[in-house]
Amino acid sequence: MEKYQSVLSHCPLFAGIQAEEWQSMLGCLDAKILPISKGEPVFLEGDPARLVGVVLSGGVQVVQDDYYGNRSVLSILQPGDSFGEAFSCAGLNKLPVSVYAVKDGEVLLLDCRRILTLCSHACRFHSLLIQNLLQRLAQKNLSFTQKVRYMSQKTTKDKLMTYLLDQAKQQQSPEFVIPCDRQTLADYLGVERSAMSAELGKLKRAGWLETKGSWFRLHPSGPVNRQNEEPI
Amino acid sequence: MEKYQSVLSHCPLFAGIQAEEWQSMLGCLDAKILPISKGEPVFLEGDPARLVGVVLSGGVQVVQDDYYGNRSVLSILQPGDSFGEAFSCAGLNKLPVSVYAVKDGEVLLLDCRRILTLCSHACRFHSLLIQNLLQRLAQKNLSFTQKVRYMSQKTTKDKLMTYLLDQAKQQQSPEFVIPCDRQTLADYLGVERSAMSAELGKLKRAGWLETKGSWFRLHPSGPVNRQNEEPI
DNA sequence: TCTCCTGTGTTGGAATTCCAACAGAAATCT
DNA sequence: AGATTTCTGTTGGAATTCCAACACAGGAGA
Repeated sequence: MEKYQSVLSHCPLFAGIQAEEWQSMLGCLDAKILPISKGEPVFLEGDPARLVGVVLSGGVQVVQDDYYGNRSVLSILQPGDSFGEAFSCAGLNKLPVSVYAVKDGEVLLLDCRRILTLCSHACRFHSLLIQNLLQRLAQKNLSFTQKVRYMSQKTTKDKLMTYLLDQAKQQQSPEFVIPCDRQTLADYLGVERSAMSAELGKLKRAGWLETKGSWFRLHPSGPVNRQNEEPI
Repeated sequence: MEKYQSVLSHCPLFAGIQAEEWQSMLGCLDAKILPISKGEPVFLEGDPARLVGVVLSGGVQVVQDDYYGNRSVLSILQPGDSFGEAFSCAGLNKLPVSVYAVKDGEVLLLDCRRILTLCSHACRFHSLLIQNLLQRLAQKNLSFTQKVRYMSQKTTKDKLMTYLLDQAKQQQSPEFVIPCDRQTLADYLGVERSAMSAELGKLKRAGWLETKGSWFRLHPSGPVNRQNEEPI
């Protein structure tokens, strides 16, 4: 369990919990560790909505798939992030979304009712956990507000640029790495991957940004025409 | 204050609070009543994100406007609904959204910090309020999940039908009333009003639904060709 | 009753997206 | 290293949306 201390200590859900309390806390919450492997589901739509997950290593994404197989990515989660709180706290029986691993790793599974219900030991961390949970739910609302802002833009280019500018602001640098590949980004923004790729190509050629894989550098003050050479 | 008892008693944020506690609770929370009039802002983007609002009468909508004046409706709120919790609980300084009245009425304004911080009187209702707040934040997450699902549909028709089917399910009847006009619905679903109207017309003519103003009746089992008369 | 105003439906051309298909680059596996 | 698979960018025609403009209905108010 010690190998996860650095992750857990930076996890917003456990903020303020002392190192020596973890052992008893995780026991009290009936925490389980689940290995996850790339591409495999962690939760599937329709599963009971009782568990809360915390990404320990690797990465997961929360998705909604429709009849036609179109995938909508709701959130992209990295180590320290938690998922599923909203559904269990709202008292849903079944999950309306699925969660898939996008990278091998491990998640911590907790029973949400053990967080909300004070246990017989009246553990000190319960009220702290509830405060953190509240904070985390508010934070998730903000994430959705942002996502909706991206999706509300009219064109693919506007959705993309609104997202990238937000990323630059969040990471406090015009140079940054996004947490996903092109397909996932497209599914998150609600656009066609190929159309998005085309827009990226245009923006690149026009000198507004550079990108390679998940790395980006924006030139928000204006195009740098370094790459603007003769088109073939 | 008595005239709002029926609203307050059904407000999820105040669930479980006894009638005789309201007076002292509202005092302790430093609650204020604000009259609102149709079309006027309640909060504006950039305002301090400290207050939580509860709709007492009338209605409000939470919106994001962009540079070009395109409006995105985040949520449509009716008496008993609360707004702004997420931003204050997440500790934002400034509101990233605006709130407008869509109908004359009144809202109750509370200081969120007074809910989260236990007061010196150790009022009984504090822990209850925090529980309710948590529940409400989780519920809002669900609302966003639904909204994203509508917006993720490919076509205007799919967005519209996904929304209407959800409404029918929520109101447990194929016949229901939506809480807004066409323009607001379009801004909520992220589509053009005129395109949406056109789709509504097609669906009506094909016998999939009937509608008049905010009233709808779905025929999910298949078209009823009552109205399918000779096109002019 | 008449007028004004708001809300809704309709239309047509311009702009954008969707979709399928393909090619090259990059990563992974053996 | 070589083979295989995944990821990314590109392209072109079909489908859809966007936008502005207009017509009409119904309600509010004079």
